[in-house]
Amino acid sequence: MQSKEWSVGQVAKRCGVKVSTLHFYEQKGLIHTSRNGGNQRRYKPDVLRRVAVIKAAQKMGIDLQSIKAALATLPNNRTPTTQDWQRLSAQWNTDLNARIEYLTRFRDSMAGCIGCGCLSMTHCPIYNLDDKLAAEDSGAVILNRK
Amino acid sequence: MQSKEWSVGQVAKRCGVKVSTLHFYEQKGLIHTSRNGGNQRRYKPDVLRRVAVIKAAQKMGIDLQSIKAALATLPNNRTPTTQDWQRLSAQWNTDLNARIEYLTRFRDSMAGCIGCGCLSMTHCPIYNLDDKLAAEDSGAVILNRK
DNA sequence: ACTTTACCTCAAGTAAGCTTGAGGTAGTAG
DNA sequence: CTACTACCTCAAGCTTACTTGAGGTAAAGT
Repeated sequence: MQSKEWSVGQVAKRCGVKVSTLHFYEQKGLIHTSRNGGNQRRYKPDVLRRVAVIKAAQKMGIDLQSIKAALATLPNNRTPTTQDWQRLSAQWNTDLNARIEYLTRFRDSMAGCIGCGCLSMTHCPIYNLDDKLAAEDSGAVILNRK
Repeated sequence: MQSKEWSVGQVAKRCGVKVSTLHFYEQKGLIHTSRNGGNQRRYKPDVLRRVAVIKAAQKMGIDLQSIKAALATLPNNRTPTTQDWQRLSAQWNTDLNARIEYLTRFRDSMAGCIGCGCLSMTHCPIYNLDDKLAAEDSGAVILNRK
């Protein structure tokens, strides 16, 4: 295990993703890499955390574009610090809370709604949850709701 | 507004979906319909609720295949009763609780994880949330986690 | 009757998030 | 030096959940 640079295969193995996924993320601008003399990718160690964060965010239900946008707030002139990463996770924490609240309200409305005669697009609380939330919260733009 | 049968356009309008979506759901076996003399679709009123339920379930993050499976538990020889629908929503309520719990745990782990040095695939709580949940809950198979 | 609107089918297109394959080069173990 | 494995690029393919378009028929309005 060298401490300086990683090949794409090594990164893939460490991150639990396929090589093709790393190619794909690179093409989409989510990760970056340099090349060695033979045109092979050589990664700096912080790519491991980047990929881990991408995967974590995906589990939250955030799409790649939004993840890319969030990652773009990291400094590009230096290796991100622990604080940089924590700022990111704090942002997502807000989104996650919103998502949890959304699902919670959904659950609380559902029992009454699905079984009842309420099918009105304009009155049913389930149909109108999105609007309610949109009217209520101001930040948390990154989270796209299902 | 007639009380017996609906054309595809009327259903689409009432449900807030496109005609093509209804065609699509029919093709996928999520809804059913009969035809009139001119081969045009004529829907029974309960299709409105079906579509509403499909949309509601999708908002929860359930995919069409699972929704189809759940809808398949409804009686096909008679119009579903309120109780039939409530059984369905109770099922999903379980799933929804699991999903909420998942995201809650995720949120609680995240702050510590993303910022920390923890990148281990075998130790990081975020990486292993799925397994934990799989080991813990027994039912709730319909929900597919992100 | 005539025109417009709604509907029909089937094929193809779209977006996200990857994976697979072809054809060829680089790095490494013996 | 020779295998063999890893890597490279680019194009095409896959899944989900639909949408769009072409070419044609049915129903509804006047």
